Amino acid sequence: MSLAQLAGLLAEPTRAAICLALIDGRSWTAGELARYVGVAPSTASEQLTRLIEGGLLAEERQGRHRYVRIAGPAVATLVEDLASFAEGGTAPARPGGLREATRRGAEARARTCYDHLAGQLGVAVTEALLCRGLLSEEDGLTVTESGRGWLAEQRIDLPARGSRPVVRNCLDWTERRNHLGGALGAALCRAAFDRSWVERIGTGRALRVTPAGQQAFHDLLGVRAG
Amino acid sequence: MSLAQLAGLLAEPTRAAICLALIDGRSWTAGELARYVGVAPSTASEQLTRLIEGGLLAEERQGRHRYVRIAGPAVATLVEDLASFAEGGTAPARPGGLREATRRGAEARARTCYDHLAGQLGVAVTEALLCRGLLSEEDGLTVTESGRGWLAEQRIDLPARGSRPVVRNCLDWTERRNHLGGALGAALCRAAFDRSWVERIGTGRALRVTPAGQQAFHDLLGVRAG
DNA sequence: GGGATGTTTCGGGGCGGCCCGAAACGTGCC
DNA sequence: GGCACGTTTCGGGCCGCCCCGAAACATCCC
Repeated sequence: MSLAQLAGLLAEPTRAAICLALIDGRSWTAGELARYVGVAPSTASEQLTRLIEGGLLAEERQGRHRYVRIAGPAVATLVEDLASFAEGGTAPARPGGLREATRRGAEARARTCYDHLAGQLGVAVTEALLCRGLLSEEDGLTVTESGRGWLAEQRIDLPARGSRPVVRNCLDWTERRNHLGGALGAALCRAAFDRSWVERIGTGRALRVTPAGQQAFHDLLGVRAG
Repeated sequence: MSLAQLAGLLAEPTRAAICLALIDGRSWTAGELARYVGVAPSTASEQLTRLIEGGLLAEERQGRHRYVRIAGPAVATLVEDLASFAEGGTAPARPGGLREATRRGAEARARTCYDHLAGQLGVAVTEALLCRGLLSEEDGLTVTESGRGWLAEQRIDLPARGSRPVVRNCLDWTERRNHLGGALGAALCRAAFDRSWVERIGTGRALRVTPAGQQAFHDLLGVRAG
C-alpha cells in the first residue's frame, strides 16, 4: 500500500469519524457506527469494508452483527498522532511536550486495550487473578473452579463459550507482560465501568481509577491501584 | 483543521510524493519538484500552495525561485510514520521494534535538519566552532574574523547576506541543545556531502560519517565523530 | 414459517478536485 | 529595453468516488 492510499482511507470525513469513534479500542456494530456518524447503513458498510481491507480496522462477525474495532495499537497511535496534529495545528513530535507525556503516563497506569483493561492496572489485575488461583496457566489460560465461584460472588457473568475465547493472554505493550483479554477480560472491564471503578480521562484510552475503584480493587484482589 | 482534511493533503499520489521527496529536510524549488514527481509546473504550484496552507510545508521565496521544505520535525515524523505503516503493512508503534530503534539511534548520532547538520554530530561541530572562536555568541550568533579566515582556508564560501540569516541557532530535538542553522549551516552541510565526509543512510534523514569524515572532523575541529 | 432486524449489493446522481495548456506575471541577466 | 526562465492564474475536461435508496440476503426470535 502506498502512503497516498493509506492517507486516502482517512481523508473522508465519514471514514475519519469512524476511526475516531473507535480510537479507544471498543468494538461497535456497523449499524451503531452508521447512526453515530450520520450516514446510511449501506454507506457505512462500504466504508467499513474499505477500512478493513486497508488494515486499519479488524472485524469480528457474530450472527447478524458485524463488530468492528481498531486493528491494533499501531493504528491507534497513528490515528491519534494525526488527529492531534490536525487539532493542535502543531506538533505531536516524538519527544513530546508535557501534555503528551502526561497522557502517556496516564495510559501507562491504566487504559483500555480494545475492550478490556490494560496498562499497570490490567497487568496487576491479571497477576492477582493468577496468584489467587482464580485463573490457571497450567494448560493454556483457563478459569478455575474457584474462579467460577468468585465471579458468581461478584455477580460478573462468565460469558458463554461463543466464537470468542473466554480468556486470552494479550501482550501489554507498555508493561511487556500479559494481561487478560478475551470475553472475560471484556466482562471485567464492563463491570469496572458499570460499578464506577474506573472512568475515562477525556476521549482517549486512558482511564482514571476512582476512589471506589481503589477500594474495590484492593478489597477484592489486593491490588493497589491509582 | 480536521483529521480528514489533514489526511486529504497526503491522499493524492502527487502530494504524497512531494512530501516524501522532502522528508530529509532539504529545500527544493517548485520546478524541481514538478519534474521529480512528473506533473506540470502549474499543477505542482497549486499542490504546493495547498500543502503550505495546510501547515505541512514551509516556503522561502528567493527571487524568482520558491524554495519549499517540510515545515518541521513533527511533520517529518508524521509522514515517516504513515509511510512506514503503509509500506510495512504493519506497526510503526510507539515503543518501536529493533529496526525502528536502530533508525532512531542513527538519527540521534547524525542527521540533517532541513539542510544543515544535526544530532550529536551537528551539536558537536557547533560547539567546536564556538570553542575555537570561529563563531561568537556575544551579540547574537555571529561569525568572527578568525571564523572568516578559517572558512576561506577550508574553501567554504561564506554565503552573502541574502534574505536568509547567515547563522542561526536551531534547537536540536534529540540533544536539546543548539546547533548551527542558517545559510552557513547549510554551506557546511553541503561541503560535508561534497567532500564525502557524510553520506545518507537509506532515504531518511540519518547520516553516516565516512572514515574520511571522521578524519576531517577530528583534524579540523577536534570532533570525534561516528 | 413468518416477521423483525442487521447487513450487503447494486445502480445512479452529483459533487469535488486533479490535471493540463495557454496566457499572464515577476525576476534576473544581457 | 528585451529576452529567458521560473512561477502563478484561469478555464475546462475528465475521472473518481461519496452517498443514497431499493432490493436482496442473513440471522434471530416467536
